[in-house]
Amino acid sequence: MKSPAFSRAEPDARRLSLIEACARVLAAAGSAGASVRAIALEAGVSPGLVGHYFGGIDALVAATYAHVDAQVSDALDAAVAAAGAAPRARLEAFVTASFDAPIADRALLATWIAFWSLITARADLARQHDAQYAGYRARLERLLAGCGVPEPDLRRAAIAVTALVDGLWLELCLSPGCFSAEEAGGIARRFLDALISPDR
Amino acid sequence: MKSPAFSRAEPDARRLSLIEACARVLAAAGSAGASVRAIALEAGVSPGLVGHYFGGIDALVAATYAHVDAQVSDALDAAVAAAGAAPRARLEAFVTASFDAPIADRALLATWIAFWSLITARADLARQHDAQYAGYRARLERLLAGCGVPEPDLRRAAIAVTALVDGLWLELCLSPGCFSAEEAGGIARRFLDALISPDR
DNA sequence: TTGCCTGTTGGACGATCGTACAACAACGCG
DNA sequence: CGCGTTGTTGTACGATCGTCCAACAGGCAA
Repeated sequence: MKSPAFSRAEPDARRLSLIEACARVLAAAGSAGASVRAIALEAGVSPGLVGHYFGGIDALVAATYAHVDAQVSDALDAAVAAAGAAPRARLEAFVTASFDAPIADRALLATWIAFWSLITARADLARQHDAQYAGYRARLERLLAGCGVPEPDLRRAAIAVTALVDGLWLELCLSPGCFSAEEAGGIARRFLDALISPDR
Repeated sequence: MKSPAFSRAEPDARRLSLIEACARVLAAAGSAGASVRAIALEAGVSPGLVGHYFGGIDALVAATYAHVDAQVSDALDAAVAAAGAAPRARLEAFVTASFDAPIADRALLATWIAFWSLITARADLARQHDAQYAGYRARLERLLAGCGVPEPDLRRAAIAVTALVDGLWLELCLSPGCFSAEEAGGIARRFLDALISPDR
């Protein structure tokens, strides 16, 4: 009547559980507390599995970052899809979704910061960041184009909106009491007004 | 004729040299590489001095963050002072100074990231961040008021400008090849135009 | 049921971490 | 010039880090 000492899992499922445990540990203890042992304990597995599936702790953090980025992308897609067909509504949904759950979240921020702290020392991770940032901006450019932003201004507009949203999102996560998600959304909406209005 | 084994220094001078060495190590090796030994080696002193002056590595990182923040404040003040008396020019100088040396700098970013990664786990450092952020925003509010932004809009405008500047600064440091300081300055100037123009 | 395959365990290993402290030496004072 | 103060050194210490790997056992095929 004794319970099994462990159970096997699909490789992808096991990888995912380790990634999610990594994100939880990063959120709870910060970058310094995210050790192989702490993550394995959180996932309920042996420390050796981290090496078996990812080869090292840095690769696990990078995978966690990629996974979290995919989650953000999915949440943004869902917000855009729920906004209907009007281009402006879709753009606004894309932008303001960053200020609510599940994107404005301490666990996400902790993962982001942990990844940023690795970029300084590792060029390959810098390339991963560049690729993910480029993907975000490309999607924003499409939405802006749909709202009538002319092609020559597209690049600058996308950089500007990305920066504003990132800055608001960052401060919203770092000190949630400073301003509210509604305030952030209002600021972003006004910025889009100025960007899209037919003057100039 | 042998050289002295070591030389004494003013406590403040020694503290400063350790802080500067900490910033250099953070920039070169990232958050994970900033150990007591590495910092002491960079500063050319014994590892024991870190404990003697700061009591621990976390306090040294916090002091480095505070010092770097003061450097940024000084650079911003200098930029504003050099801009003359016109309110709009002063505001613009304050904003665009973030995109050039010495503010747009990998060493600064590395210090910021290392500090952010500690905030998750330590409430006292979160308060230090809130205080420094509030100081930045208060100065920005004064400059915006000088440009005619009405008092009820002041808070929102300052939050918006801070977010935009932070987002541009962050991406400029993380991947310098993505866009230039001139582009960032142009984006920020247009944003100020929209914010200050008498319409609405 | 039996036996093989392999996902999983858990501890060993050397390296490195932050901290503490006794010994040392530079500098100022008498 | 000699002495005391104290800034500074260098190391020892225990803890914890990432990695590695031999042994174990769950699950499937025969």
